[in-house]
Amino acid sequence: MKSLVIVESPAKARTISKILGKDFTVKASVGHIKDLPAKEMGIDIENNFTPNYIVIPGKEKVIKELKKASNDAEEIYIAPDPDREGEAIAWHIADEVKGKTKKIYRIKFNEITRSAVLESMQNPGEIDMQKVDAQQARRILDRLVGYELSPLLWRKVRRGLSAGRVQSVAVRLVVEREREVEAFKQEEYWSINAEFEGSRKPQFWAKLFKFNEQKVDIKNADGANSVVENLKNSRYLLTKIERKKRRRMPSPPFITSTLQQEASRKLRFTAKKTMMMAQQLYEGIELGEEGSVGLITYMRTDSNRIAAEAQQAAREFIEKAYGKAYIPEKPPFYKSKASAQEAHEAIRPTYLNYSHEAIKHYLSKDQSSLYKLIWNRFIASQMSPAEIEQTTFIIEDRGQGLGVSAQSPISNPQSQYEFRASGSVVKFQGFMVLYTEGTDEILDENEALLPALKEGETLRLLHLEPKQHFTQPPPRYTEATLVKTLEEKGIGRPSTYAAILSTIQDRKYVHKTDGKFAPTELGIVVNDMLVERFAELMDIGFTAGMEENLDHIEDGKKKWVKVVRDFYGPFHEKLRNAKMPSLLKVKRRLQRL
DNA sequence: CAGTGAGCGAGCTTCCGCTTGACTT
Repeated sequence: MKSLVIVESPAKARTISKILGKDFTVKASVGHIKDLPAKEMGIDIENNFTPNYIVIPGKEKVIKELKKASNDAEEIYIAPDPDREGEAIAWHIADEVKGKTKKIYRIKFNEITRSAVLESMQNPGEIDMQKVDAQQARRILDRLVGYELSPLLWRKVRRGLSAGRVQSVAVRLVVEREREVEAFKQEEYWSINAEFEGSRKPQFWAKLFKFNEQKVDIKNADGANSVVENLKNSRYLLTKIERKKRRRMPSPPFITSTLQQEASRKLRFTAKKTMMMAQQLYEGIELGEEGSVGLITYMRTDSNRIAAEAQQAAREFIEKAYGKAYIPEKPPFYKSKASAQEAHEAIRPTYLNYSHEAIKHYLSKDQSSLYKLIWNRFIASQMSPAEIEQTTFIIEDRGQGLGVSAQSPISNPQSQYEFRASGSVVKFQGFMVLYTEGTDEILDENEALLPALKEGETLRLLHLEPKQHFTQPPPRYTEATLVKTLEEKGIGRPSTYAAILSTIQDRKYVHKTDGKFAPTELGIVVNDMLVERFAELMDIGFTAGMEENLDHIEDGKKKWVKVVRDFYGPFHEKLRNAKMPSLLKVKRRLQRL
């Protein structure tokens, strides 16, 4: 008789089946199998918030198969992902599958490698009810808040609208950024660049940095012109050369949020497209005679962890391809953020023998470019830091030179103006041979190649170039920056970032022009309505507070019913007493769209 | 008598998070 192992994902089931061999049947639950009913609240609020879980429509077949396989099995191992949601899935599966006598084991795979899977099988445990309860509190609170607020919007604004802990905070971010943009007052300022020549070529540009020990602050053309007049006939001295060695560290391997950001910046993919391409690479690509191969690890993750085997393989690859200098003595360790649930590894290529060059004919153009991005980022993350020498010239004026003879140019020590020029030379490329992270901001253009001069040299002024600038408003969110912000604030999970972007657009709360998000009139009206009455609910702090309480449930310090009651009570009270703006008023405002 | 319209009731919309196909455009 075989043993049964149940995991969440069918792709994972195939991999684990290969590892465990023919004594084991491996089945997948394909995510959650039970949930609250979609058509009603499904929570008995009066009766300790008792949830009414039902089989998710369409999942009957899966459950039937799991039951049948359980009856045929000698031992049952339930192995959903080792995180909060996974524990709840395990609990629901156990409830469906438990027989009279058979013992059910909970096992956790932290990574899907041969050694890790076999080791986990040797250490079976129990379902962690505290973790399950934390998930229940999360689920029930999200349902209560979402399903009580949304009908309010149907009545007051428009049918089909919705509000919730995650989407409404996302909309609020966009609305508030727009207000900052509107409130922004553009200010004029000027910069002055100068071209100098020393005892050796090349000539170089430097930027006016200080005036009388103060940072340069020129407001208008008149100011700029008068400074230029002063500078024109001065003598200049290279008073100091600063040399700094800097190490630049590679970025950690991808997690979902950073993959979506980089694919947006470098490949112009939407979050949705990125996830679709990644899913295809994960599930497997036909590679001619090799058959179907899963090319990357799981793409919905918030962990930077890398399997020891993969790390070792990367080091061997790097040494062979680039040489010993390119591997650091100790493999780097990248810390995950505190709230990460560490259910999966970081996103990396599964097999380093499939380079993107080697298999590019089997991939679509988009699959190929995403695979290359993941490949390079992972390999680079295991390489040595780059070494960069940064040189800064500090240049000071020595007055007008009137009455100072050419033989003693340094006789006037009174300096008013200080210029700076900086240039960097890459001494050792390290990981930068392969990969550098994209950026949302405009890079400093003031990086130049500097000549080999000596401290104390006099310099000849060749050109002066005053330039007009204007201060810029804070940038509107793009998909990349909004996902980044959501992730940093702990709003939403890897499996939902792309969906959140779709939801707030589908509801017409925000729209995208030129790849940038701005709120619609509807979005502003709904946001203000919600924020006015439920400020704390529409705030990042709400999720943070909830998260902290979920931790306490997992620690056994709090009961889940108490947590739900403490959050729900004040909210519901407020909802009951909320004097919402009259229907007429809201409608009139919306007519002006 | 037929046609019109006021008034009423029923049914619909919704959350977040986990996973893939099975559908349609």
